[in-house]
Amino acid sequence: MDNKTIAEILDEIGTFLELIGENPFKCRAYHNASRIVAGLTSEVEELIKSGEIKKVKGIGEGITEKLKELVETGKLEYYESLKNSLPAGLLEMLRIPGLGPKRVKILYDRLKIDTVEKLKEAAEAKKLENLEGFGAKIEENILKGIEILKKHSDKFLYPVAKESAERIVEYLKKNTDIKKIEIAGSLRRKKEVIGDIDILACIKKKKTESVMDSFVKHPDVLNIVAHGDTKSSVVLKNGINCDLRVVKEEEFPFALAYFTGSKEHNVEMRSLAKKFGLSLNEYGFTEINNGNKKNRISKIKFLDEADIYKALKLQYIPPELRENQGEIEAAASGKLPNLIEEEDIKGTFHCHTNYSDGVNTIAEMAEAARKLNWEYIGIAEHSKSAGYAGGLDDETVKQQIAEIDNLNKSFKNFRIFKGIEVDIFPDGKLDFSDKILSMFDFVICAVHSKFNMSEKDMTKRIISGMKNKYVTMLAHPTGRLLLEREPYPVNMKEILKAAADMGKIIEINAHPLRLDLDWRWCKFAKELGLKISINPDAHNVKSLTDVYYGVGIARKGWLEKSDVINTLHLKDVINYLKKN
DNA sequence: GCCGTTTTCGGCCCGACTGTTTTCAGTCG
Repeated sequence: MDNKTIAEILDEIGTFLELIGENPFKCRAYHNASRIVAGLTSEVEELIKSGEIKKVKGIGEGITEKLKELVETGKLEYYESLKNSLPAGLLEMLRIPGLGPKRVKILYDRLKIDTVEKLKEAAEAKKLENLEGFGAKIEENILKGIEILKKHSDKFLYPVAKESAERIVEYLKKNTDIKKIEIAGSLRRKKEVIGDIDILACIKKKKTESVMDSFVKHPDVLNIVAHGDTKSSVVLKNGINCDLRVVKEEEFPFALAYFTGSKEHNVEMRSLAKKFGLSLNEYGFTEINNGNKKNRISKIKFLDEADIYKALKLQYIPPELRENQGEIEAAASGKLPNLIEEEDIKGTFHCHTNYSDGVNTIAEMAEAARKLNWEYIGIAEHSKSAGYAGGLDDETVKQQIAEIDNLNKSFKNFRIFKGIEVDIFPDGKLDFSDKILSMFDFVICAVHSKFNMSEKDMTKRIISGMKNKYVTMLAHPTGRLLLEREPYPVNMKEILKAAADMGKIIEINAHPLRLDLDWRWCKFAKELGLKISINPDAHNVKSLTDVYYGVGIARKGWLEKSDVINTLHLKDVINYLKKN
């Protein structure tokens, strides 16, 4: 059983326990364990066999027993009996904003409501108003919530959220009462998908009314959820929740850190602060004496977030790293990576043109790359079996190669690299003969069909594909489409190890739907000494800049300039490709 | 259920907002 499934089961147990009113700390223990398992780079099964599981913080004796049962029998009695004792519809009801475990339990116990449909009927018939703790307003909000839930999924692609957030920030900046304003939350941490938008501001005067009013009146606002002095919350027309918080200027760095998260990073920061005798919240540090909170610390001026980290004897931790993946320990010992920057990118691979399913010509793509001050662009069309995507046959390949050779004659200090995105067939063979593959400057291999293989077979397929001596790199290693298609099952650890052994490059596909390799694997890849290529998988000139989404993911994965192949200057890339 | 350089028992991050209350519970992040 894979870690993802185990994590889902643990998370559900936590939720079930909430629904039956168990001790909240016990519930939290399961939710915590779920997150921990999801973040492991080794399989739970291996950790149990080796006894290493004992060393994992947050998983104690009780949960270890449950994990053992799960991996040994594939089932967990405790989970099954909880699941059987509660209707499945309760979980979906929990997704409605404003409905938590307590209210769902009341609805179930008192009115036998166990699906969203029944809830909708009951709310429309005004049957909820008389329940303890419920009223007309909550009833109305539940109906609104059901509407929104139906219309939109609760996660959004990074660029969608980013564009919405930036539009609101630009608009609020016109309000002259605002002194500082910044986007916080998972957007600032550059997560691959975004739940909601957090915006933080401080203002010049005391009254926040004018700022809060203009926020909730923004033309993108569909529904106002909360409208207070320091916090307002709205649902935008595209379904994204957006919060605006207003704090005092001296509180701004603390609030920015707090609302940037992640939650897990903040919890760690707070415990660390405690060791310094300080209590940390979104407004500042408070000294703790004998368990009692004393004065807010104001002796030191905290001008920005870096000052907060400094006070806890930490290096400044960039937002992308704040995922509680060891960044605090690294910052304490001065070992944070020097993260790759957007301007380190000197070119890219994996772009399509109108030879296959792209929009623009080779010349247009090259011109667009030059405008970005890049020194090279790699063209890599689909291979012949990818009929759906205009895959190239042997003859067209030769034609394209000739055209690129010709174009290259006209450049000084710029180069178009000849490449191909060759399909890896289910048996591990590639879609072109070695003779054709030998004609390219670089070869990308990738899976584009038959996704429903077993993990073992898919892993084998990909590794045998990479084994071909002409293959330079592996593209989108899991084939996932965020919010649309699950990744195909692969043993990523084995794939990365194999790639490292063979000296192959792994792609971070920077298309916002993919962002694959996932950032959670980058650190491990780096430890293996793997090189990463950040590729836009661009099908038109505009999407070349998707590369910068990939840089965000690389930063989340602790990558430095030297880990990424397309930070090399033209001359060095030519040498690298020749050598490999 | 987890954890421990004060603890093997007794804590577990904490504040804002809403709605239902008349001092607080539930939810959220």
